[in-house]
Amino acid sequence: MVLNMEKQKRQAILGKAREWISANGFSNFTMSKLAKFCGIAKGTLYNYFDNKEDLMVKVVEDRVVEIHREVDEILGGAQDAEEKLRSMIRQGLEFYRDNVDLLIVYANEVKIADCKFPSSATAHGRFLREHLDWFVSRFEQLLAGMGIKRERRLLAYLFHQSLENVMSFNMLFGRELDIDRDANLLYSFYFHGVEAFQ
Amino acid sequence: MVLNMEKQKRQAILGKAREWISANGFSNFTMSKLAKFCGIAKGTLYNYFDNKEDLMVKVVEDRVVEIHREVDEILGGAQDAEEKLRSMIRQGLEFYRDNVDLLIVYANEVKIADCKFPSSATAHGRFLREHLDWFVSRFEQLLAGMGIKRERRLLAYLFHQSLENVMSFNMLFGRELDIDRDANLLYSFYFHGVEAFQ
Amino acid sequence: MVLNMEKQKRQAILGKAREWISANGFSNFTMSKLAKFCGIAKGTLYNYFDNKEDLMVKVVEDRVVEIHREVDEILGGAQDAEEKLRSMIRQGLEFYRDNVDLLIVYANEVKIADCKFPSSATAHGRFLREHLDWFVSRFEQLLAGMGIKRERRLLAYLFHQSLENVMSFNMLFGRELDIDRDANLLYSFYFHGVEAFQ
Amino acid sequence: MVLNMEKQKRQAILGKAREWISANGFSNFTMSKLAKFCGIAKGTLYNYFDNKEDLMVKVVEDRVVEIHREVDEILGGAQDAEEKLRSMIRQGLEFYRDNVDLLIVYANEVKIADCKFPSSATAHGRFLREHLDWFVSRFEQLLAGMGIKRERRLLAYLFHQSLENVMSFNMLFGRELDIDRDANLLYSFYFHGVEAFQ
DNA sequence: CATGAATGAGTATTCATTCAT
DNA sequence: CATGAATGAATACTCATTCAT
Repeated sequence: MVLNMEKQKRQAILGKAREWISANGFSNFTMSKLAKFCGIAKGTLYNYFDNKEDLMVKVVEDRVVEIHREVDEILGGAQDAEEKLRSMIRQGLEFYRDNVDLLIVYANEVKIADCKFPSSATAHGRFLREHLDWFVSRFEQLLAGMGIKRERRLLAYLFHQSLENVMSFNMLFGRELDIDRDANLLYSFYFHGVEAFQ
Repeated sequence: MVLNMEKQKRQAILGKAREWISANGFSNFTMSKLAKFCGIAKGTLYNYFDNKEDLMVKVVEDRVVEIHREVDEILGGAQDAEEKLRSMIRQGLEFYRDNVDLLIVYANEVKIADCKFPSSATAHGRFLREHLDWFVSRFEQLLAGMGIKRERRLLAYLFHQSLENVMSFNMLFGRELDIDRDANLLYSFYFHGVEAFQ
Repeated sequence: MVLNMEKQKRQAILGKAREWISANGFSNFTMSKLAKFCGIAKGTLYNYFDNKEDLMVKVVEDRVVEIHREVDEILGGAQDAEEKLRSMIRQGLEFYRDNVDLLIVYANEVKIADCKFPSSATAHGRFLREHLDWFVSRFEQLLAGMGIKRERRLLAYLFHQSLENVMSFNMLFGRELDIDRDANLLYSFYFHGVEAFQ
Repeated sequence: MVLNMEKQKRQAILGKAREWISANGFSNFTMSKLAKFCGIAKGTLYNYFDNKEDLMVKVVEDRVVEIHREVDEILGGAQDAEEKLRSMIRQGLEFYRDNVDLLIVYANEVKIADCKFPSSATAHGRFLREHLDWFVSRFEQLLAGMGIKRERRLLAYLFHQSLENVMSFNMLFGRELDIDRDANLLYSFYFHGVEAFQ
């Protein structure tokens, strides 16, 4: 049970970290501030995490584990391909809505290091890379199921980015997220292109 | 000609800065490292730029000025709307090709500050924001000319991001950029959606 | 007792700071030099003081708190006005004797900022200002009690400065401080003017 | 005449330096700012002055030469001793009025270095020291002429400081300088002490 | 003589990490 | 295991001074 306790404490710290980062952003995040926010000593953090980078990766890790589970659920379900696509859009938007601060900030911050360095040595980079590969390969199958013949990998990536782009559009241009409306919009755009908006 | 010399040196420093950032990313960029990389003293940098932020903005500024000019040229030309769309895709891809490292990295880094803090006080934030507003409003007109009735602003933003997404896809997945092929792909995707790939 | 240890260390640093400043002056005082002089790391200073200004204010703060207490004791006592004046002179000279280097230097340095910029935003300036106002208003009452009818504020200020002037005279002209003699001298000068020396 | 030209240029630079310092204070004074303010190159300053300290001493030097001349005129005149004292007070207040920013600031800044280090190695220190010695010894003679028997040196120094103290009182407490009134006040205070204000 | 670009040591401050308790 | 004081390398920026032109 000691291990279990340890795991619980780790999770508690991660929860606090998410809370802090969502409220204050990644850039100002320091180990001291986190320790104080958790009400524990700085040194204690290092009993649960190797270093800051390790902690920061784990901050998003289980969120992504969660999304992976949900994606698998959708893709493994009984819906037809288009229904699955619609479901994934909804699920993606809901996911971003629930983790919006954390994930947008994170996604961008990681990309700094990693777009530039696909073979990046940072833990961030490796982590994002794994997630992307996982997501893209799953989504390629869906596209195959929809009869898409060409460029499935690129299209899968563009799908992944589209979700984020809608979210960042809303933030940048002060538009409220409306899951129903935006899911429909995104479906139309992604499936039929802009000509659907004529 | 003294002024000219000064301008040349400023440009030389900016060139070195671009080189360094392309190779190492924005996040680790420091004035000391740049000075060493340029083979000059730290203080010298401050003879040419007010401060780090000033330098970093100028690193992208003239690149963006260039793209603005080219966009205006296309949009003000005699082509019909679809031709203009195609031209903008080509121009965008070419632009990214020529400045790929710098601009993808930059776009992402700025988004960290600015998605999270849309009213960011950083020069970076203000600069990207201006560019985005400029681009989106121009592109909205083009979409209007193409008979797009709804959500033109969102669609304009998605276009802007699509170019970047194609580039980052190529980088992340080790695919070579082929302007002809990718311009056609992007046109199909953007105009007709994924169903064009069936 | 941990808090006590912290307080002790803070006091130890302040003591070292006073020692350094007394030996080398305020103008050349830097955090690096102090750290080296204390035999600790630069960062450690910042565990005990918010910043340089904070430290520099605290360097004099408790000394001045001490003098305020003593002044209140004298003024609130049972002596008649002239006796109180004599006591304050003695107390002032003793105080300067015990803190001579630090306080003379400090008083002058602050005046630079504050004569020139009376509404100075520096913590130094605010601190000296408060002290001056406090002292002058207290001393005005004493002068009133002595039957002084005009220009009490100016005379109070001149008293405050006289103490410092005697000390700096001794330092500049290599004269030994003799509390009895100098207190009498100052009393005669302040109360009767130079004609008392005829 | 070359030497003359050189002297003129030196004087012109000193005038500009005084102008700048009076307006902006000593603390922010830099060689670059002065050069720009003079409309000449930084390096040129070093053709006329050995270094910054040299320049800063010369900034006050001829002002003090002037006051020395005036003091000699008064002391060498036909007035009786008390009249001479009155004249010196007026002359001192007028002098401070005309050079108030420069001299108060300077006097204080120098004292930082020099109260602390009577044997200071700085040019500032040496210069102030010389001036003080000069003034005090002259004024001692005046006091002797007034029949002052004891402590003439100290009293001379206190006189010197009194002038400055009245000026700084006016600045700190927002009181307007009134030469007639303040000269009388200072005479009363210095000659008869505070009891004259009963 | 005049220039002003270049220098580099120096400033205050931050923060991930360590380690003795 | 928990602590948190201590560390010191790193950061952006300044400025008196030099020297090649």
